[in-house]
Amino acid sequence: MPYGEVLSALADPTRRNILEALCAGPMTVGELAATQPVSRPAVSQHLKALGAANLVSVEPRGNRRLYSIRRDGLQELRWYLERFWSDVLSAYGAEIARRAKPEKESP
Amino acid sequence: MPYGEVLSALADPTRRNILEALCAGPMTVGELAATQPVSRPAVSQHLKALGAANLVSVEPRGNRRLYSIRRDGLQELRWYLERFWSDVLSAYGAEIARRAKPEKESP
DNA sequence: CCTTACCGTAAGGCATGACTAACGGAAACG
DNA sequence: CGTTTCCGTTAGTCATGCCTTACGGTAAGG
Repeated sequence: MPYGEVLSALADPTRRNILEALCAGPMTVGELAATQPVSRPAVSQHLKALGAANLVSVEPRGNRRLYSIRRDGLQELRWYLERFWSDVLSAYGAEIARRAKPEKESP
Repeated sequence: MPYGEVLSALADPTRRNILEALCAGPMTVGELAATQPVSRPAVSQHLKALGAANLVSVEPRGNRRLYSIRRDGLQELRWYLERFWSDVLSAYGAEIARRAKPEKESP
């Protein structure tokens, strides 16, 4: 269940901010940390979690490391949510039908 | 940012199980706890968190309390993810364009 | 009434997580 | 080379989260 890691990663506000900051384009850890109210090692750890969830990717650029958004994690979560959504909808349909004709329940 | 609470609520596996169990129809806390490997008070606390995220709703039925799935929380998260998704896509487009013609950057 | 069933809440323990400060390694730069 | 920059990792602290046990309160049932 890869969407579990994605949900855990997205549950943290700082990680969401980092991800949204990466929407502007690939950035180094230093640039990324400058946009956040936490220290650089904290950003580094968050990036590790985001990478484990397939939400970011790294590319060493000489001395620095360039982080970019990766669609895989989000895609995974989207699929899970869509499946969940249709399950909920069908559950609602079944519930309406159950409430509409309860004669079958107590003959 | 209501999706924050939704993400935090969905980050816990037990809460996801509870929610998926509720797809089969409204259930009481006792029935719900019987499907989970944790105690009944634990389920009660999880239901509190799910309610705060607009993922479940309660309806007192005499002695017991009937919990049902609520679409609002999921809808909220879906919207957030879709907006995020399009942002990521446009960021990719901008990045491709940036990589295609870097002449403007260093004249 | 008294009992039983069902449930929410409080208190406490235990694990997990987020953050900082400090260290160490690798690349660029003189 | 020595230095500086950039970064990941570690150790340690502090807060948060999840769980259980125990308690109190309300509704049904004899």
